[in-house]
Amino acid sequence: MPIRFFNTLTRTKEAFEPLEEGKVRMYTCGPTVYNFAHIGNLRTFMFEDLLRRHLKYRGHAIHHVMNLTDVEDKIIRACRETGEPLKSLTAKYVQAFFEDLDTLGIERAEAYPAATDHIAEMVELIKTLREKGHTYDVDGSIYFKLSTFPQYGRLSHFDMEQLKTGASGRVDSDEYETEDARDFALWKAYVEDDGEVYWETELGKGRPGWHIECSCMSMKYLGESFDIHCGGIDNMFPHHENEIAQSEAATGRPFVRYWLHSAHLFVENRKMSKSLGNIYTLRDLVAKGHNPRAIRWALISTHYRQPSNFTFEGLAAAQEALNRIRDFRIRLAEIKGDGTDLASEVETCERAFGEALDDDLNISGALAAVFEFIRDVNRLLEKSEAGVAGAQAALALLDRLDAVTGLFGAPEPEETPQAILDLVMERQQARRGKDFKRADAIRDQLAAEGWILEDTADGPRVKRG
RNA sequence: GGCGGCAUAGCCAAGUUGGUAAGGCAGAGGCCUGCAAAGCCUUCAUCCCCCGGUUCGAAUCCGGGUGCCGCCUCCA
Repeated sequence: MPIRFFNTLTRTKEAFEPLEEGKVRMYTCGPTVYNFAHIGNLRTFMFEDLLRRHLKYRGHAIHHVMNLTDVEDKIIRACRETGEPLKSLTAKYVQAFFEDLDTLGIERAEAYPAATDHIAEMVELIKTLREKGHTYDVDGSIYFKLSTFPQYGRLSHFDMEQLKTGASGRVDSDEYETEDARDFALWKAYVEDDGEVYWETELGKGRPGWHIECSCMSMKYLGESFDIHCGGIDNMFPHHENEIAQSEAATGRPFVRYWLHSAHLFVENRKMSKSLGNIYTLRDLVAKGHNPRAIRWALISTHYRQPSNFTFEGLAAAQEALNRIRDFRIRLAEIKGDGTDLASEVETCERAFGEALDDDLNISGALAAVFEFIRDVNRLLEKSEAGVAGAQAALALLDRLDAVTGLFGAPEPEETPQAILDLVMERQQARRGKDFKRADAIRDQLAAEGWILEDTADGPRVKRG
């Protein structure tokens, strides 16, 4: 079975075949660095991480580019309001962005080009569009003339006529200085509100429009045609539609083969909004004591095209699921002696896992395969039928699947403090003396300090609660 | 007004070339244990928003209806 993705362009699942066999070129719309990323942003980055990891798992070499939007209306407004220069403002949030990626265990892309490092390339692209008759100027700004690109709307399946007449009256054409309300800016002429943010170029004094950076940087690093382009569903229109128009009008070649869009994240059944005060950043959640890996689980465990609802109840359930995996790993690591090598269980699990993800990244099916494996192996462990070889095979499997999901790896090793070990020892002595009252009191004390004590056939075991 | 999506157990969530409802969390009973914990076993939707239809058979197809949501304007 080939890998299949739901392509927004065709609205169907299609077998995935990269342009160059064994090598995947993908571009994902990155953060606008004027703020900390919220968990909705991170959900999309998480989906893209799963996508690249699964493609790697299936043996593809990945060339993944994610842009950093570091000049744009909202950033400029933030500069104006805070008095902070553009560069220092964006540098701060670029750093925060990478910290968040690390916290969640999101793999790094191969390149993170920043818009402000590519002004010259954008100017060239706009010049090309101008030479080919796709632009017009108004007061020093340059616009893309949509009427020269009749294929517009193919991705979002909007009809040009509808866009013109529709919009429920919310588009007031008087606000626009364009010839047609649908036309968008490639280059914005300098205005006083832009402050220090401008470039003196052949196109005049000003700054690039938002859409041009993605056309420019994706084609620079991945070629005029490449395999996959991702982003949040809200970017489908107009951003990605505009990217297609700019790129294909300039090159005359098909821009992107597979478009993948992720659905939005809700918080406790509500859309995130400032007025509801439910815009969570990763840092908020970590500061409240939530385990980053549980957050990762919560954000990744709903299929990417399905709207997902982030709740604290769900986060707790994610932590429980993670605990089950952790305990399974502990149990495997303690196995001694001979027994089955678990070859058939490992094979069954890995096949089901892989096939689920091959089917448009069906994460639910993949997770189910792992839990079925855990139950099957625990059953054998219960009957003492698994041996060291089997345990090693099972742990190796979890490590392989962890490379795809970042959910099944060994937790950070944690030293048990000597004081805790002393208490465990003292309890053992109490138990040997049948002083169960004392033993239970010590166990309660350990629990109060966050340590769970379990008595096993091989003696006591302590772990973090 | 136009375009599009979703509705499956207490919660989360798979499942459409139709064939008799994955998995996780929570809950109940049991085994194990000094007692626990972990693990295992059993149990937890005669039914998949509602009403019709097609079919030997539909959560999956068709028609109608209800509810929720998104996009059409910056937005992951």
